[in-house]
Amino acid sequence: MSVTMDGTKQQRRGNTRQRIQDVALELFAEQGYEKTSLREIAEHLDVTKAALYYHFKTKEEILVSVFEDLTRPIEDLIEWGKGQPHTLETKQEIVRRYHAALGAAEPLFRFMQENQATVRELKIGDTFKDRMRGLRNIIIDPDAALADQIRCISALFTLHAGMFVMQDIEGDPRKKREAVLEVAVDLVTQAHRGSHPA
Amino acid sequence: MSVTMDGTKQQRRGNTRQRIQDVALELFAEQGYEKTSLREIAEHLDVTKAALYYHFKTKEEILVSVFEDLTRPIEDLIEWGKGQPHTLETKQEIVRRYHAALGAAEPLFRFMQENQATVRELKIGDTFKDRMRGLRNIIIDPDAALADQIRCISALFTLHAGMFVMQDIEGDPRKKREAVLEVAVDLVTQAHRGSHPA
Amino acid sequence: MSVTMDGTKQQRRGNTRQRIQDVALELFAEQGYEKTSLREIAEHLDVTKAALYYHFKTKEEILVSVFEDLTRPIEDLIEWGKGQPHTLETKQEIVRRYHAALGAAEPLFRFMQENQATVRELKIGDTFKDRMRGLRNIIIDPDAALADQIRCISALFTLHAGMFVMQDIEGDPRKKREAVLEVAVDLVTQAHRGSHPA
Amino acid sequence: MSVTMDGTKQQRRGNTRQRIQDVALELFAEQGYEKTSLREIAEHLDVTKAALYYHFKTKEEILVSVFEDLTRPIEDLIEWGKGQPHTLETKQEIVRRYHAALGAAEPLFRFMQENQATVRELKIGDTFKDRMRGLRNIIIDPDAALADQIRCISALFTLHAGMFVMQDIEGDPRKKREAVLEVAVDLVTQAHRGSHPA
DNA sequence: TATGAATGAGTATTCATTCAT
DNA sequence: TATGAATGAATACTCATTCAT
Repeated sequence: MSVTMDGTKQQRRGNTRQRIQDVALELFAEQGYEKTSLREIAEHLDVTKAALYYHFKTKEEILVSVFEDLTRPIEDLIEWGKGQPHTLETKQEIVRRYHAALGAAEPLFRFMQENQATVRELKIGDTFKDRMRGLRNIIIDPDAALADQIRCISALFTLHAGMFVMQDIEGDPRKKREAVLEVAVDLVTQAHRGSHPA
Repeated sequence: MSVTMDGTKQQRRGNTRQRIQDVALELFAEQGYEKTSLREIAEHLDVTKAALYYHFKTKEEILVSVFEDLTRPIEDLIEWGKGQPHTLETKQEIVRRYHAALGAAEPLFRFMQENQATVRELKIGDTFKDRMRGLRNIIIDPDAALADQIRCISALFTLHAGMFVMQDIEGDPRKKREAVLEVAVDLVTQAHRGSHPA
Repeated sequence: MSVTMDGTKQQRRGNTRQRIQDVALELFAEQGYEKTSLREIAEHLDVTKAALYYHFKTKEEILVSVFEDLTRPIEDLIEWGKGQPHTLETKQEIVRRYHAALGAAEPLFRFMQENQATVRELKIGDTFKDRMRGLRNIIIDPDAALADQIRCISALFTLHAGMFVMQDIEGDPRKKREAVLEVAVDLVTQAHRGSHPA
Repeated sequence: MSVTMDGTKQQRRGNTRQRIQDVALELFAEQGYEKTSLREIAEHLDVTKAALYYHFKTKEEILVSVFEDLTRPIEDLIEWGKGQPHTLETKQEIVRRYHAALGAAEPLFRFMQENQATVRELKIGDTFKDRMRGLRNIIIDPDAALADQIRCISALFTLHAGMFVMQDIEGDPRKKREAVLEVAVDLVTQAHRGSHPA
């Protein structure tokens, strides 16, 4: 069925694991985690369900592996941020780098955003929550006014949601991305200024 | 099992439909739509699954009915907004009223937020999208700078997320709610000022 | 819903039982016995399922009552036939009268024909089988050649099937009915002549 | 439970699909399609319901597969008949061959006969209707008298019904089968002679 | 003469997972 | 590196029937 004369099957050798991850993420993001069955993933890849189990122990582990692979840059970013002084520049830089990192893992974050209820019950739920907390601790001043704290959270949410919610708005995608970043930086800046009056 | 001497069963009569809605929303919000089975809902109410089907034709219809009952105020709000001039005052008022309306239907909106992938495939998905579009059309100026448009969307998101994400932040709930509103109003105001310079 | 100013509801009083039978037969004949639910029957009549149970003890009893009402003429016919001499004239007359009787209860016999597997397990199954045996005993000569016996059964089948299978054949319905009768009479006549050579 | 020392389970390997078809047809013919549940089929085979779904996508597909496997000879017969001249000899030969083909698929045709209401709503309903129309077109002369057209249909019906209805008649089964064929051939012959007078 | 509310037993179907080969 | 065959547990949904009112 999937065997072709030119060795298509050969090309596939050795990267099945990667292909499973790709297809799984695509389907998870498109339909949600629960509504995507292993049968569906297998069919898309033209392999049997059992083949998936050769590469991953469970359905959840497929998601975990995708998550870990795609969010390593963000983990690094947070690690870096923890070592920096809590200056406005640091905060702005964090927002900028986070924005860049999100761009590279868009489908995963779209998935995380749209399947929060599910994710919460999965292993990656805690991991993700921890990371978000880490991010917040860097850009939020615990002594700041409530409104300023919320501005920071809003900035994070804007970055997350920016990627897909803004689809409805017309305009050049690149410009939209820039605008999203601008608003997020602005929010963090306002928050910082609010608690560090010149 | 559920029969008590004092007539607990009697009290239940006539409000089973309402009780189903209540329990369903509670469980949907807590565990997600797919992970909540009708068996579970029935057990919580101490009735059989078939009883649910006496009151609702499908699982989805339970959700639809809850959605309709709880979002009527918001529908009204949007209708009201459509008739108002697009002034700053209107926009601010919309945000204030929307904030209030959300408070009254918190679990439902938490559910909507956390089950977007699921909701998208359900009937209420379209309805909800339409409403959000309606809201946006009122507070967003189509000629405004991209960043200002995004500020408005951010305001809406802040209101939505505000309710549950802020749980991690310490502080008096009422004050937090006020702060969330303040930030949202602020965002809309900035957006308006950006495109309507005095 | 079904209440009209002119008293439609009033008119219905007292003949609900009959109306249930009518609708039930119609649906049974159209969709089969198992695929027709009491809910469906009730909805067609704009009453509740429970109302059906006021008039009939079970689903099967609805069918039984229809069967008994509609096949009484056939019962009488068989009773009459049993008392007649087994002459050719008697046999031809039986075929003619049976043909007429079938015409008056077409939907029921269509139902019986198309739901034999179901009917066999129902009370009316035995009754019906007995009647058919009775009919056969009148027109079949037990000493006749096998082929002649089969001709008689074929005659009966032709009468039964004639009513609906012939739909595919073009022609005036009345003429088709006559032709069906002609073939049946012919078969019985041939059978009789085979075993009673002049 | 079904594991025996002598490897009964081993023998079953590889032919489960066939065994499902066999048991399904047996039960469908015995009890009807709707009254036969997949649970029942599975129990007869000592496998789980899910095993059935490994081999067939739906309940209906089980029936379809049985139908296709068992009626292929009839399809071929009709194809053959279409290429023949519409002579008396052809018609008689068709009847003879059809009679033989029916004998080989008796339970299926018993099922089709006794579950017409159900079959009508299934995919095989249309297929079957088409085939019967094909058969009719070969043996029926469209210009013939109505009675002669009906004789042909009666012949077909006699062949169908012959197999099981004749059970009530005593006599050697083989002789009965021959007699059925004789009557059918006779009917077709009479019909042909009626419209092609020597 | 009906209805509102409910039940218990059932149905077809789907899913993640397992394991011998 | 995979597959073929199967399982156990679950799911949404339907049905005939009951009974107090």
